[in-house]
Amino acid sequence: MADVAVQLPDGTVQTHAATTTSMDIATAISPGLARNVIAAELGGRIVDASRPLGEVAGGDGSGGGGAADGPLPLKLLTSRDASALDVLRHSAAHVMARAVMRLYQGVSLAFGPTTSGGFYYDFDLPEKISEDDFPKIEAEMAKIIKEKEPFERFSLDRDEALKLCQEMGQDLKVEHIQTGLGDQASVSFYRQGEFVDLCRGPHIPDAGRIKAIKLLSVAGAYWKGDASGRQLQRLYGTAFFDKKDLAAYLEQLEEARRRDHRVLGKKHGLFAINQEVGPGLPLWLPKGARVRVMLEDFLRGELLRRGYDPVYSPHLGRVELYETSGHFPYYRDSQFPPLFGSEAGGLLDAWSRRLEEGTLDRDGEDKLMAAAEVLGVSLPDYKPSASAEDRRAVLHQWQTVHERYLVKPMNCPHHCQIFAAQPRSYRQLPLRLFEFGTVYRHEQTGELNGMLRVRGLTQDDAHIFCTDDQVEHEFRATIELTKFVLESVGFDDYRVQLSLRDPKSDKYVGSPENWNRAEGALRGVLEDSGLQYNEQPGEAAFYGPKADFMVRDCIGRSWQLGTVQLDYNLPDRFKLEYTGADNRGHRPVMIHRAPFGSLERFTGMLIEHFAGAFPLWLAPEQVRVLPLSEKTTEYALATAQQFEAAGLRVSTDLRNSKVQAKIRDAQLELVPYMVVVGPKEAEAGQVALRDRIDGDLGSMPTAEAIARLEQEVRERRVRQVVKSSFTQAEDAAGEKHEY
RNA sequence: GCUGCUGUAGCUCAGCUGGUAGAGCACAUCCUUGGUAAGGAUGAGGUCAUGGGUUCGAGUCCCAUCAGCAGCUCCA
Repeated sequence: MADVAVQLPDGTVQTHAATTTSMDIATAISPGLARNVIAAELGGRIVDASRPLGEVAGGDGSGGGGAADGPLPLKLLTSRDASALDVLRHSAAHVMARAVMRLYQGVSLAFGPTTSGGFYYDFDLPEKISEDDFPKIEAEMAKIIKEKEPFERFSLDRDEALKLCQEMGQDLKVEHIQTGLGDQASVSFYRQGEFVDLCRGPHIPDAGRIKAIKLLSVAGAYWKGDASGRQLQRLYGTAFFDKKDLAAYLEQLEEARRRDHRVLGKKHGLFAINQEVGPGLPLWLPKGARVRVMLEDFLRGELLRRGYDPVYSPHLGRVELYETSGHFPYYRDSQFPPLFGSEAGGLLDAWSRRLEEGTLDRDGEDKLMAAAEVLGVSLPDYKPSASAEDRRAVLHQWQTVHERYLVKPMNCPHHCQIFAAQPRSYRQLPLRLFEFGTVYRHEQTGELNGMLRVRGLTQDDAHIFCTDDQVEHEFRATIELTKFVLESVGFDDYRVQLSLRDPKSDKYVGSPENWNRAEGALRGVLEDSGLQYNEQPGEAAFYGPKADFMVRDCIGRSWQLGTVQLDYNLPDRFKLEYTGADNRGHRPVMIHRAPFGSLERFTGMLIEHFAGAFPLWLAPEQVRVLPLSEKTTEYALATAQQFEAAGLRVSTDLRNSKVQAKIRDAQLELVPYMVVVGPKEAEAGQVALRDRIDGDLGSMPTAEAIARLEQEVRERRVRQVVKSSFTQAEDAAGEKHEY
C-alpha cells in the first residue's frame, strides 16, 4: 500500500508507511505526548490512536478524502480536547459493560453510547440492578481500569460477525447486524481482555486512561426505542480524565437540583401541585400568579399593539367539533374522556371503540345491546350482521343527537368557529384572534414534570387567518414576535426546530401539495430570518409543519416553548371561507402561534433561568420595607404606601426582630429591593435603599428611590442571570456511537 | 403507559436486627427596640401517603392502590 502523507496542526507534512499509527507519530514527537494521546483526528474523523494510517486514508471506504487529495490533516487528541472526552466515555461504557458481564449471568448487550454528560449502556439481563449494586460494579470497573488492558479493534465480514455474536450469545447484537447494519459488508469489534463488543469505536488506547468514573442511575429503556418491544435496563454513568472534573460535574448536578423549578416553586411559594386536586393540575399560588399576570399583561399589550383581536371561548366543546378538526380521533388516548349528556353515552362510546378495534365478539355484542336496552336506548337500525363500519355508523348516529362534550384539548377548533361565525371579506384579513386559552390533556403519568409537563395548561394561543399572499408576511411577523418575547425575558439561548412531516407515515391530514407549500413557506422565512434552525422530519403536527423554539432547562433537557405552525388543513376541514376581491369564496390559510407556548411551562423555565431571582419587572414582591424597630413602624407603613401608589409590589416586615435578620430573610427570598427605615430616615423623609445584588445603596429621598425602581421596571431590565452550567451541554456528543 | 426507586411535622431530614415518634428551619407568644445576611425564652404542630395482611405488638416486614422522582415511550 502507498505511503500516507499527514499534516500536523503546525503545518508540518510528514510521509509515513501505511502501517504507521498516530501513536507511532506521537511517540516520535515525544514520549510524553504518547502517554497523553487519547485518540487521533485524521482527515476530520476521530479514530483510534492505534489505527494504521493507511486504513483510515482510503482503506475501509467510509473515510473521507483520501491520500490523493493531498496530506491528511492529523491532530493528536489529548485530554485537553473536548472530543477526547467523548472517546473516553465511550470506552468507559465498555468497561462498565465488562464489569456487569463479570458480575451477572445472562447479560445481553444492547447499545452503549455517550451522552452530553456521560454515557450509558443498555442491558437485557434477568436480574434487576439497583443503585445498591453500584459500589460493587464500580469496584469491578476499578479493577479493570487498573489492569490497563488495551482496546483492540478488528473487522469481520458480516457472516463472520454474525457467527461470533451468536457464539457469544449476544442475540441483540445478532439482530442489530441483521437489521440495523444490513447494508454493511463488514463490521468492527473491539476486544478488551475477555470482553468483545460489536462497536464502531473509536476507543482510548487502554483502560488506564480513565481516571474518574461514577455510576449515576439505572432506569428502564426500550430496545431500539420501541415501547412495544423488549424493556432493557439502562445504566447511566460518567467518566473524566481527572477526579477534580468529576467532582465539579457532581457539584453541577447538585446545583441544578437546587435551581430545579419544582424545588424553587415550593420554596418560594410560586405554585403547588397536590394530590387532592390531581396530578399535573398546578395551583398558582399568589406569588406565582403575580409572575403570570405580569407575563400575560406584557404579551396582551404587545398583541393589541400588533393588530390582534382578543376573543374568549368556552372550556368545553361538542365532540363533533373535535371530530371535524381531527383532534378527537387522533389524540383520543391523551384526552380526558368525553362528558356524556346521556348515561348511555359511555356505553355506546366503549361499544364503538371495540368495533373499531375489532375486539368485540358476538357474545359481548349481545350483552352491550341488552345493556343499551336497559338504559332505554333503542337502535332499530343496528344489525349484528352488518359490517363493523355500518354498525359504528348507527351508533354514531345516536351519539350525534345526544350530547357529548370534550374538555377542550385545543383552542383552534373554537377559533375556527369564531372565524365562521360571521361572513368574512378579504378586506378583514389577516384576522388575528388571540386568547389565553386553558386546555386539558391527559398526559401519560410518567410524563408529568412540575410545571414543564402538565395536564391543565393555558396557552397564549392565537390563530391568524389570512390569504395565501399574506402567509409569508404574517409568518415572518410571528417569528419576530416570538423572538422578541423570548429576548424580553432574557432567554437568549434557544434554538429553532423546523418540524416537517415524515413522508413515509400516513398519520398526517391534508394533501401533499398543501404540505409542500407549507413546509416551503416555513423554510423560506426561517432562512431569511437569520435564525439558526435544524430540520426534524417526522416531528410535524398531524395538520401542518411547525417551527418550535426550544429552550434548555437547568440540567440541559430541551423543552418547546414558543411555536409557530402553518396550517392549510384545518380551514379545509371546517370549510372556512372568505369573499375575495373577485366576489368568490376562498379558503383562508391558518397560522397557529404561541410565543410562550404555555404559561405553565414558560414560567417553569423562567424560574430555572433566573434560579428563582426574577428581574424587577417580573418579581412577585418587588420591594420590602424593613423598619429598624417598632418605633418606625408607622413611617414604614407610610413609605410602603408611597411605593404602592407608584404601582410597585411592596410588603412590610414588621416582625419584632433585628434588621439584620429581616435583611437576611429578604435576601433569601430573593426580593429585588429592600428599603430600610429608621429614625434618621423618618426625620428626613428618606429611605435607605438596599439592592439584592449590589447591597446597600445608601439613603435617598423616597421619591428618588421610587423613580429609580420605576425606570428599571419600565425598561424590563434583566440585571442578573445565574448561568446554568448545562447551557452548552446538549448535542455536545454530536456523532452517535451506533453500536 | 413501561422499568426501577421513594413516600415520617409547613420545609429538609433522623428513627438500629418490629416494642406505640425526634432534630433543624419556618410558625405563635413573650422578653429584647436594634443601622445592612440569623438576639433570647417558651410553645403549638404528626391517625408515620391510603387500604389490607403477618404478628402479642407494625413508621419499621408482606401485598395492593395512590402520588412523587429518574429514564424510556408519547407530546395537538
